[in-house]
Amino acid sequence: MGGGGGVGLEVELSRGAVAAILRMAEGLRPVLQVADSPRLAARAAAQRYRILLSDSVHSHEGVLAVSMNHLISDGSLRRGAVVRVLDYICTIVQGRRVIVVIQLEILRTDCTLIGDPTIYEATPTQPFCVSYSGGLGNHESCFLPGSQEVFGNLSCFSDQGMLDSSFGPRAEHTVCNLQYGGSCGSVLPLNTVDAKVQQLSLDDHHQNQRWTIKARVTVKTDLRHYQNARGTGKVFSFDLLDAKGGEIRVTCFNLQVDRYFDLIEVDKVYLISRGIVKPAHKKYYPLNSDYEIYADDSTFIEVCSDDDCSIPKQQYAFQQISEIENMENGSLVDLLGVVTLVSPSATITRKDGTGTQKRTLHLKDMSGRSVEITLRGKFCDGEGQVLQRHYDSGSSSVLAVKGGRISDFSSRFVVTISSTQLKVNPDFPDAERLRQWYLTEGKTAACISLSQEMSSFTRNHVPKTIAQIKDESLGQSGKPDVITVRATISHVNANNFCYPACTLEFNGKQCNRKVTKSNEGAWHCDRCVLDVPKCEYRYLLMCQLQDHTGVTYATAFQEAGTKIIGYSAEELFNLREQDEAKWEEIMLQVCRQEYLFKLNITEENLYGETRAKCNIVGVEKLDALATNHHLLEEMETARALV
DNA sequence: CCCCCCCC
Repeated sequence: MGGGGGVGLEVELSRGAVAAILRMAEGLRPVLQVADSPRLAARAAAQRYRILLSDSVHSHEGVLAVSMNHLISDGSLRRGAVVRVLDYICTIVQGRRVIVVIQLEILRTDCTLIGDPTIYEATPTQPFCVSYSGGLGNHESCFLPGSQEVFGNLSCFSDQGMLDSSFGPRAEHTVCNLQYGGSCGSVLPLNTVDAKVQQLSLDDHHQNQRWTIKARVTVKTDLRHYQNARGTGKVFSFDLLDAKGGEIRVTCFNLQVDRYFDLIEVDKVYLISRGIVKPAHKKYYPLNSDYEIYADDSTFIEVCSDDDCSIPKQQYAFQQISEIENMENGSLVDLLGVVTLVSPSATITRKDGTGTQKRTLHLKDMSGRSVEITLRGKFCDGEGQVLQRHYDSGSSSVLAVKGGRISDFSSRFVVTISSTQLKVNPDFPDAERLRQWYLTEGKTAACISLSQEMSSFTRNHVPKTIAQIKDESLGQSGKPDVITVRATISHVNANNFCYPACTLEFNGKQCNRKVTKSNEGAWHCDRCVLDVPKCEYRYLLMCQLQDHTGVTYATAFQEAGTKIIGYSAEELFNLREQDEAKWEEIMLQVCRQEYLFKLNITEENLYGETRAKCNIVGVEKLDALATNHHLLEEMETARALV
């Protein structure tokens, strides 16, 4: 690949980008084998995701062809430059070649020459872990008079330097396992707390532990009373952070509550010894230890007389928002971002019928992405209200989220759970840096929301052409196929774009079955066996999709229909009654658009003949993306040149 | 030994 005069660049791609490329290459089999691009395959296998990209014009072999014309022609890149991929799109051209268009952040333009490309050896990546202390961080170890042993002095990160590398080329796909593992990438051999506790739990079943933790309390729960089969009780817990980044939770019940609840204050440093050490239930444990401590009669906690300023107040392992799509659903994440939108608090009803509060924010960071954050419960009226006030007054807040939970609905978002911590306008350097970035450039910079962007939309996607739906008998293997196609809408069944739907509740959801006019001007639902005075018009939009390989029919229901048309079905229904010309215009506009569709293909029996039935379960307008980051324009140029 | 993460 990239022979002769092609401009070779070493580029680190995010895991998502490489996965997408490999999937596209898969789709090309047997025309092209993945092995045709040994470098790509090798890197991916080594989990390094570092590949060589070449200018498409000069590339005649291999899977990849990359358009970097603009960068090269304007002289901003030279051979050997170091760049980071901010965004990318992939497409298949002429049914056999994958084009990847990437949006690069140029980190260095004047690196030493790469020379002939060589395959990289996998080396550990550095995690993006940063801790912030209120004071100056000196790293003196502290031995305590009277305690047999002090532990909890091992760092998750080697001292300084991390801050600078935090937005460097490697940060984009670093994962810091602070939340789940005792170790942090491969930088940290062992966490002290873990190491010691592990030893203790192995050879000391009698709680005559000889350990003392010197640590700062980062968070403390309210006192809670409970009642269960064993009777009643009270409980509270607090989290500890030591000078080297070790974290562990201490839980106190009943008598221990009486002894320690008032003593424990957030931000204070304590010496803690003796107690029951148990493996933590990692699923709900946001700290980096594998263990937690239960205070018992032998536990001893005292305030440390000297506030050890080498222990930070809180420790974060910030991830870039752009990385969220690559992280596991349900995992916990720390984020630092500017709040760009605050929506009012709303009451939602849980499945069991009880009510609760939610409030959504948009958070944007220097990766150029934004993500929706859902605040729940106490956060709605607490930090949520503060953020709302700032937002209403036009000031931009920086928000640090510790331990937010990654969730998936129609796209990735982050939700607070009870152990999540929020800090509005935190006073550490990165927060100030972020604010400055936002005020000078970030505010106006093109921003791709995780809920809009293609890479999120196409997460785990299988890109196909329309011809492949028939050729490969998609949907007919007994289970549905989910694919993405890039196509225009060549025709819509405009006259029957919607149907009257039942608004009653059925199985905890809106019924949505088609209703028919009953005698008294009411609507009747056959499923609910009831008459209702009002119906709701919902989309059932038959679309003819077309790409360069053929046409197919696909149905868009409410969500996809709204996205395609830009009006709700109700609005469009009313519009047709009031202004038919306008309605017609809207319907016609749809047909010039190019979209990326996510199709769910199942089998359908029609007149004794089985055929594919396509439902549009996701849709992205492609010109919106183009105005965002010009990638598609690049794509067109590249297509034309191939 | 307690919560165990919610809504579209």
